[in-house]
Amino acid sequence: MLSKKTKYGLKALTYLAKVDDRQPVQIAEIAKHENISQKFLESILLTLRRNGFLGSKKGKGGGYYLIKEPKDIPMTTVMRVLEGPIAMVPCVSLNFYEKCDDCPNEDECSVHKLMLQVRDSALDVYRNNTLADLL
Amino acid sequence: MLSKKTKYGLKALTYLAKVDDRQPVQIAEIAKHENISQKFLESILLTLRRNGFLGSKKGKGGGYYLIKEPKDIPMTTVMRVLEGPIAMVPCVSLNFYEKCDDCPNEDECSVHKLMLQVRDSALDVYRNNTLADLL
DNA sequence: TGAAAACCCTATTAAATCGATAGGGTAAAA
DNA sequence: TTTTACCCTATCGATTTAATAGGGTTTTCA
Repeated sequence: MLSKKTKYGLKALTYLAKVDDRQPVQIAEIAKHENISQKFLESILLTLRRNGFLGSKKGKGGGYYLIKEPKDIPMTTVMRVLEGPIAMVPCVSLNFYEKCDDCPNEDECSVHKLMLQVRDSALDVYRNNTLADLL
Repeated sequence: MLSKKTKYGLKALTYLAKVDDRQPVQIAEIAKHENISQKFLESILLTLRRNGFLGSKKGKGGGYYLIKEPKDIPMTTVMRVLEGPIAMVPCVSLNFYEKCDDCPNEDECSVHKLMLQVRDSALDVYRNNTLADLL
């Protein structure tokens, strides 16, 4: 399942991508428009800012804004920051690899074999979609 | 993340597919060989039996056995029975569809758009793999 | 300059899920 | 008729998730 965190994060990015001139948008505005708990969204936007997707401006007239062009934001990076590993099992993860403690031999593991394909196909989708493609 | 239930279920199916003549195999044997908690595996095998993948034989010399040819067991059905929906969000699920309560318009939803592609690519993998392909 | 606006941060919590365990009941085969 | 092995229910601890609470700090503008 996709977490609400990722879902809300994607919606917020989409919303910001549609704003003219990258004007700062208040959290409250995004939360209201996308039906998201404001406090929860706050923490998500913070994560996105810390990871280089968003900039923020404090004080009156402040808010969050995109600091990259939507076409330069691939879904791979968004997903990894918000959702974590793209792979369904750590033993086939590129960025979060971990050996299974129960499995003695990855090369002969049927789960490994299948999940490797699933990872590749998902990766293919994420690599071929930038934020611009979702608008 | 792939649940251990699915992981163990797949491993058990693979194990049973390799057995000659579809001889019944005891739970304990599978559990030991695949490093799975026996009681947990028991419940998984029961699910697989109830869903038409396995047969069982009670009493001495009993156990579980495949009742179909591995090539006739597509991963789509295995995944749906063990893991549930293949889609990452209910609003793009074929077999477990549900409308998002926060999203007013699916056609304009960026998450929907992306997750539809992810679902299709995963589905593609599962449809092109039977149990026989994982041996 | 000071107060309001808006970001920033930590802690807590309710609910759900997961993986595992416990303990027995029941059917079938030797 | 006894053993074997499947069958079933209930429970539990740990973890994660989504949300809430509550306050802080910085910046802007009147």
